[in-house]
Amino acid sequence: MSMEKTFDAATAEARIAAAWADSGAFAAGANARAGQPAFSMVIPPPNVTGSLHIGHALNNTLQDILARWHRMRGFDVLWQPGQDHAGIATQMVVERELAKDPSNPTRAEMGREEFLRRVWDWKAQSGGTIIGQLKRLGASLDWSRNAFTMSGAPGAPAGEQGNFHDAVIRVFVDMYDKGLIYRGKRLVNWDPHFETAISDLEVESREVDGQMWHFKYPLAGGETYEYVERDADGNVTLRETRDYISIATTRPETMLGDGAVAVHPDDARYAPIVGKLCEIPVGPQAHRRLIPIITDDYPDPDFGSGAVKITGAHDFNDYGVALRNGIPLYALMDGRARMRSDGLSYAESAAIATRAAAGVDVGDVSAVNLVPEDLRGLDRLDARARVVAAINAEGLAVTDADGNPYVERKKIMQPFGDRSGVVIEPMLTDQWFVDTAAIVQPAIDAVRDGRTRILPEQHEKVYFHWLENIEPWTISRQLWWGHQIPVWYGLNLAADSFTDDEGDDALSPIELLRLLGDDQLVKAGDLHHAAAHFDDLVEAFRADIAGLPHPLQVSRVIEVADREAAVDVFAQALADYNLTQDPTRLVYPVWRDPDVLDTWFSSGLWPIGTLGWPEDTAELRKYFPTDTLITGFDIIFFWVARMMMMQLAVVGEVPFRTVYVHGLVRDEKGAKMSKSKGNVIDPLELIDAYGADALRFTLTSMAAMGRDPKLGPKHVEANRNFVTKIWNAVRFAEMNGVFAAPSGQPQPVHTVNRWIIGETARARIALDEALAGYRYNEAAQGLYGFIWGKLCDWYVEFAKPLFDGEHAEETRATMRWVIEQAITMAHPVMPFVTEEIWALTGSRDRMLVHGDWPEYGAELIDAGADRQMNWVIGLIEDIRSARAQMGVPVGAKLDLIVTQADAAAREALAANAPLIERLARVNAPMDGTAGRGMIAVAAPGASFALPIGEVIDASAEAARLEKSLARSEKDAGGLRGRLGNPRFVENADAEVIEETRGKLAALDEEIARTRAALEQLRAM
RNA sequence: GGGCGGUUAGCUCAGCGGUAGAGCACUACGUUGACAUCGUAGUGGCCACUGGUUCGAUCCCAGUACCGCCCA
Repeated sequence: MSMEKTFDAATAEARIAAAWADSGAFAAGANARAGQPAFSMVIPPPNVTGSLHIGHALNNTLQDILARWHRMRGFDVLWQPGQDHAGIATQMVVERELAKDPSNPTRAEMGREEFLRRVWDWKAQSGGTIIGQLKRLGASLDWSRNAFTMSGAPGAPAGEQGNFHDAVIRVFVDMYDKGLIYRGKRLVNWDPHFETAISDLEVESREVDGQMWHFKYPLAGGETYEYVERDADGNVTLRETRDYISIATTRPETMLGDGAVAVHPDDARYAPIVGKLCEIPVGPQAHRRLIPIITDDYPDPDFGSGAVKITGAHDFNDYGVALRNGIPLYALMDGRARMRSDGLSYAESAAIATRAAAGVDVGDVSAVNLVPEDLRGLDRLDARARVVAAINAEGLAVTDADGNPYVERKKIMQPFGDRSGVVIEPMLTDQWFVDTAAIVQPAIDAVRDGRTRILPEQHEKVYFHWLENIEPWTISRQLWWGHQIPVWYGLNLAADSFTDDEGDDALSPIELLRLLGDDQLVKAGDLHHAAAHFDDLVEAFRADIAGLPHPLQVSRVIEVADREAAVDVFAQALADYNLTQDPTRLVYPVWRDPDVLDTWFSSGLWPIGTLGWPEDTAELRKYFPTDTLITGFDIIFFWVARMMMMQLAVVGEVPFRTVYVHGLVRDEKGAKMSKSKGNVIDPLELIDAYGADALRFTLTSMAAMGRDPKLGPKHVEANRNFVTKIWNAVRFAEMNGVFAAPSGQPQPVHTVNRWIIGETARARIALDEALAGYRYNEAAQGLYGFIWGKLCDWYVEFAKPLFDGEHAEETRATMRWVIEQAITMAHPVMPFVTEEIWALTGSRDRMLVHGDWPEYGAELIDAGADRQMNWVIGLIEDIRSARAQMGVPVGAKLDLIVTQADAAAREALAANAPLIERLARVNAPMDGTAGRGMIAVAAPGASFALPIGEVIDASAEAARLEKSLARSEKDAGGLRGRLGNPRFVENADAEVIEETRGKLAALDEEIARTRAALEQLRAM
């Protein structure tokens, strides 16, 4: 066998990956040793629409290192793979696919069931992209257990029958029953593109160019007041009589829905008019609305005019003010963020709003539509332009010095949907919420008391900060792709619209007609119940109607499509009954909530859901709680905090012991990678160019805790060179018959071999410590330093002469062992090249993926061999350095004259002479004295002279020695100063003092030797 | 505005109480039993600034400046 000059990653990787897959090397429990504990991780599930980006590469490399490391140590390892159904993203992708062919029906045209079938088709075809890509990275996930957050959902095709859906529904129903999930009309972030609510985390704020308009809200009845402005010292800077209050807004169209104007209670400028009414300067003149001027802490007196219009249904801050002050919430927009055209006429609406402003309780205002008829149906931006034009025309804009309407151009923060990219509208809608405040405490406690730790620690602060200020979680989404909310609604017939006049518990024809007439049914409220299946809640609805008059109370509960259908069906049934008096005709129709759950609600159950919960599976018992979660900081709230809350709420245990949060991979300049900047690095391209091992090693070496890796192709190239270096060291060994030597741990006698065995042990100790502490960069640096810096740079070079001598056999055996140890230790980081070397260098009963992780430690370190080899290395380096500085040709072989040496030095010289001769390019050491034409080299316990010829430049040699002397003396001076300080000697640790004395002694010796050499030189 | 970080060699970053390290880049030399995807030697640092704690500070504390990120 002979090895190629370089490792051919492209062909080897595919072959090796196939071998791992075929042998089931990554299956849960593979290579587990009896008695070893379990070690489990769940992959942060990539989106089913996703493809591998550099962040995945980092994330999965770090996990894979832990998985492989534990597997080689005999742990019962499960690294659980899977994907997330990504509600909005997937629905968007499939709709876009459909739209490519104009002959396709739209989503609305094909209907829910058909659309979902198409999504599953798409998933079957394209949903596995990232799995193949993770395999290319070498990720040792147990692919046979691949999970999916929508598995087992109704309509799931063959192959998707897992039970994740059961887990999600079960949890929803449980939490609903415990009152942890509730329905409410609240202001939510509404995505007008997808026409769905989204959670606050799915909104990103961006600074955009905006405009701020300033308008006058005239006081009711033409009232006036003294408006006074003062500077910081209280001096009056402006005093005028006003008949209006000035309001600044970036969204004039929302003025239509204003319910009040608020000022700060301490704002003296407006104190005279608090409690009075003012007029909204928009809408038909005949129906101008009046709204109260109220006080609230929210307005900032220093911002704008200090007075804020309150539009509770369209702004989160205003919403808070409105709730605190009982201001009605008037909705102005529809789901596509156009001005509403439903509900009451403007005239009727304005009348109701006017009553409300006067303090009358007007009840539910959802039918109140304060959009004037001429603006109804307009896009909000068109409406804005019309509103502004009307106000300007009326002269109610605040004007600048030239009399033009005053419009500030300024940067404003605007919310955008992270998926759709459109401006998010705060929208008042009925949604489902998780009462996060009720389940957050256990998640906080678990981290506080250390049951789960978050690394690096600084992220714990972020975690606490977020959890301690947690908002209710909007979990309903107006989408089709997702877990449909398991809630059914029924008409609330017990509402006051329906009364049993006679109190005889029987339905009289009059009562029946009243129920049918006057839109009573349409207006009836809803009841709702949650259950995993429709059949499970029939009883609950029966109980609801049990109090109704006969024979309604015996109606059959049936499921219909929606509320409209329910009204129709119920009315029809009543009509039938009226004709036939046959009570079996009576039905009580219920309909299911059409919305689905937020994808994060399901991925929040990932740890238990992937292990088979709610079934009590063996995997759940063995692998839960999982050990480590590795993830990016960007989803610490989205995912980590929610998993903590949900697992604790559902099964009462933390989902993982350790959360390791890694950074965001940036480009080499430190910029965030983004498509628009064009600086995205494709991990697959890097793998193609340099191999997966090089990429993995690079990412690992950059994974310093709390830092963002900055990655460029240069770095990967450098580490590809490291792969090549390893390969060639092995190639050298192979060419020298190393792998024909006996295997197993050798017991050599030569110091070189004893030394490298100790260095191997040191590397193993450092590596395990680094990995145990999640210090990946240290692990990588340790491997690099050991393999390149010790094994290749020194041991291989030392071995060359030994292969010809009496220690040849033990050297071969030692090199074999050291190389096998090195590739074993490097395997978790660089699995491909190490597996390949493993296969090429012996006939093995197991693949390296199931190799035995070394357990030896400091007992393999031979202090004497260490000392001797470090002396030899130091001497070689000093000779090389002296030669280079004196311009001795590299090829020239010099005599090595020992002018003085103590016993230890003589022993080291004698034992390692061939090594020194070869690496320092000198002849066998011989005793003698320094003379003309020689350069001097000092080593601990010895002095040397190397004749470099008659033409030596004595002044150059003197300069070299002086420079070295100066450096040593400077160092020695520092040490002496420290030791001379009595307070140092009194206070410092004994160890430190001893160490310092030792260093000084060594330096002093070196100084003495160098000085002696210098004197000799001068004497000649 | 609030919170969390960062500032160390030309670049990218380690180190985090005993007066500094790596990789890349750079310079010179080099076909010495694997490796030029390499080897050997070298250049390069008031460890942002100002105070404090300490026998001793790049490291701990406080402040300043600048740069990020997250949340308003």
